[in-house]
Amino acid sequence: MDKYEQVIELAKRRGFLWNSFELYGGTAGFYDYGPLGSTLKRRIEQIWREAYVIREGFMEIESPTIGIEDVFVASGHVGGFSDPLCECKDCGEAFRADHLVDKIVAVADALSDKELDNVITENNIKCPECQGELGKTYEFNLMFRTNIGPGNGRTGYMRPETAQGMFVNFLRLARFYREKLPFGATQIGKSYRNEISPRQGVIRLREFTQAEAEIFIDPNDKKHPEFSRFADKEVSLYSDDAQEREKVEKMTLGEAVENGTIAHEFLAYHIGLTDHFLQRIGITADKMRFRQHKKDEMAHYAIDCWDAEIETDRFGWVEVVGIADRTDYDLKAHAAISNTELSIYREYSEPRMVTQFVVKPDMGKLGPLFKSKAKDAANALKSLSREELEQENITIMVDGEAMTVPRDVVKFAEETVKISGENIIPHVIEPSYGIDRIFYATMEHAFEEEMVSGKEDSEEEKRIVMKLEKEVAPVQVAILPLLTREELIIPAKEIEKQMKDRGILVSYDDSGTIGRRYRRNDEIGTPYSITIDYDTLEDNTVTIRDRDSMKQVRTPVEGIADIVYEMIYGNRKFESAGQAL
RNA sequence: GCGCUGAUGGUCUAGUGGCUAUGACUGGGGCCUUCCAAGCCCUAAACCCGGGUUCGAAUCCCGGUCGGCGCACCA
Repeated sequence: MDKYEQVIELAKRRGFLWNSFELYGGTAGFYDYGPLGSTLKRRIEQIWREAYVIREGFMEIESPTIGIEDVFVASGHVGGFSDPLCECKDCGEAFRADHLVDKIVAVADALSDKELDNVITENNIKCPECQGELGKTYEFNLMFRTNIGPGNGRTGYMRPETAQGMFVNFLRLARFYREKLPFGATQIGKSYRNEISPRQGVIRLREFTQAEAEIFIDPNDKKHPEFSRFADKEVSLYSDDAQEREKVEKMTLGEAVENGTIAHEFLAYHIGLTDHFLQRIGITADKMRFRQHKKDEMAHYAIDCWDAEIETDRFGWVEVVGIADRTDYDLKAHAAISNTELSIYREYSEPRMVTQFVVKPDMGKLGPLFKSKAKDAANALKSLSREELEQENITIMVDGEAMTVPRDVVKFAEETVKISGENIIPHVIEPSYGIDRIFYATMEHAFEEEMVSGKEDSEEEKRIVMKLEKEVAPVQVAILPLLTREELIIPAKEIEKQMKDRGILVSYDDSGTIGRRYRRNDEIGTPYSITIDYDTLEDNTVTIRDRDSMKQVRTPVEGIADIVYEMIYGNRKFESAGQAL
């Protein structure tokens, strides 16, 4: 059994991850999060919220998981994401049908599937691999398509990323943030891609959870006001160049910006934030790196893109976060399709006086002369130069006809005007997290097997322990009466209530021996176990056991929920929680 | 989607054309038990689905589903 198998086996058995629809045989690409899995996932998402929503101030929004066609036409998902595929009937190899004929037809990518089939048949094109016969061309689009409303309702698609929900709300968001760059919005939610053959458990799903931030920044100022927070942070960078040499480089983010490895401060800041986040939820620092997209793999609209990658036992380096500078591509695309200007007015630090040549047609005179064509005439006049306007009789083209107008229908002058700002289209910095992959990596990195000696004279035995960060552990404390006896159960239940009142997720367990219960909790990563014994009845103290060290301290019951809370969320060390045993 | 390969209680697993389908762990109930998977008793729980061959299929054949690996795909 490799580590992946061990982790998945435990995840299934203990209620972290289940194959969806198992009752009916299951379907590839879908997973259920069980009771502990949902809780762990939510805790990871909550820390993400803390980092992005609370700390960065990028408020969370929620948009539909179904989108209308226009949105994905603009985003490029309808056209660009639908490739004509064609398979060999003999060897089964799949090819891009348009690529097969692009030497024969100039506009191969503009042909319909039928036309492609015709070209293939007419030119007797065979499988490039085995010379076998080719099947019919079909469109393969990775979006799930659906209908909105009954009958021939509007076409809709399950969103392939949450990002578009933020882009289409750009103007509303800009207003919400009082038109000041930079601002950002975030969204945590499900996205859908109809993968051809999903594999690798939760690494490639058809329905998955993304946490994305779209940060709108000034295209002329990609510095970050708080860059000092991460400037000295050392990260593992696998840049385009470094990939050529196959050598990951460690450097501080400050250096990386300085020497041009990372395009600019804003991107570097977010690489720092991602590094910080992943380690906080328990990803091992030396199993992490940032890999830069190579020039040829980068999406055409991005100018720099870094993936956070995590090393896993079976799958090697897995991409879990993409941090891209998407420039103004998305806003421009939506502006074009929606016919709406998606820009923001930016005031200059001080107004600029600009001298310009201004033409003012006299509409009172042009009206009677040109009637309904007066507006065209005015526009024609505006496009003339000073020299042309200074002629005694001015010649203009109106509706394809040359006309002559007297000089007094138009006034013109050099004017100095005050310009206090301009409309700019912000650039977008996008950190995009794949939560399910991060979830798996968190479990794998927390998973440990160790040999421990149990009772005296007994042999060493294997202990499986999930060393989850205390903050993400689904069950936070276990309440264990040492023996299944009424007099111990009563105070145990009271402590359980104290914990619940403090908002701590507690698991009460009185079945089986104490050792068995400790191990059960080790396996699900419960950081602390509280045991109630006969001394409790004497002096109202209990023991707290630390998951990782298996050490115990003795602590008064009074106020114990606060102590546990401080150990999980605060800085309190286990050793300070009571008297060491 | 193609090729190879596999599928037996919750988990891991034995097994074979023919008895009531093996075992361990786990779970539940109980006895016992004063801190790390102890012991004893009881108990629950499985042959992936559909067809075919056969007197008889969990076993053989075909198809499907799911998993793994390789190829392709991963905007």
